[in-house]
Amino acid sequence: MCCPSSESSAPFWPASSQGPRERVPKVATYNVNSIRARFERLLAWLAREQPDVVCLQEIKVTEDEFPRMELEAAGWHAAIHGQRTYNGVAILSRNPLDDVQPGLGDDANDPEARVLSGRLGALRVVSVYVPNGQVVGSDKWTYKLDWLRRLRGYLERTGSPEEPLVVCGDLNVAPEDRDVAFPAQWLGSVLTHEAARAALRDVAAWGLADAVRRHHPDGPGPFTWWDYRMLGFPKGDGMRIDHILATRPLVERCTGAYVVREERKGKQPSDHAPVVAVFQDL
DNA sequence: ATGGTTGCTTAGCAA
Repeated sequence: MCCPSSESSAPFWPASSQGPRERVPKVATYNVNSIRARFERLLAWLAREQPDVVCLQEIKVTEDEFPRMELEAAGWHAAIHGQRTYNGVAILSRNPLDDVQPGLGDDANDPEARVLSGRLGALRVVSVYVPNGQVVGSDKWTYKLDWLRRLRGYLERTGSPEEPLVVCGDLNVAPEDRDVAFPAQWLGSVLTHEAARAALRDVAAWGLADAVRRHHPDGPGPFTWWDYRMLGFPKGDGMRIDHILATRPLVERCTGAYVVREERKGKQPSDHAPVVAVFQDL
């Protein structure tokens, strides 16, 4: 009937995207670890999974190197915040994104491409690649903790916990020990350190809830990342560091959330698996 | 106890 874009009261998903049956909009996040290395696998997974919107991290290309044409041929719109060699985030969507904004928009003048947001109807989508931190105590570690503080500031400035909003991505933090297959081995690492956990909790305290944990209340897992090194996947040495966080009114309508562990198997997998959440009545 | 992998870029870094 009407345009999906302008009104905050508009449905999350435009009528034109709705099939004969009621749509159950699907949001996904996937650290592809180079979109060039993962392109064929990504296309095949998108065709099977049929999400409505997909947040990508570690695309490792600038916008001009991004395979936009090939994705458009497969029916995807793409918003890109690219970077050569490292980092880089994108959002793929069946319908075009509005209000696309790269970066945290603070005055830090940060050269690293780690966040991109856009809007689909009333839903705001934020694709995030939190710094890894490398080694506790290093400059990169300080940057990680500071970046998480800046992310909290970004949400305060640009969003509202009352609106339907998702923060999706590789947050490089396993929030609790049950998010780690072998917590003793990872004690005090950059992914499990209490300071990183506290910084992520402070981001969530703005008004975000963990969609996947809601649907997997016990753990351990489900895990989303297994290190290439030390043969983490065959050893079952996984961690849950990729997340879909939703504002409270939105997470109430999350009817399912899962990790696509199959995507970590087979030929040339990313070290991460995709994470998916479905929402009702959007 | 140790080492092990992958991607980008080309020997070193990042994860």
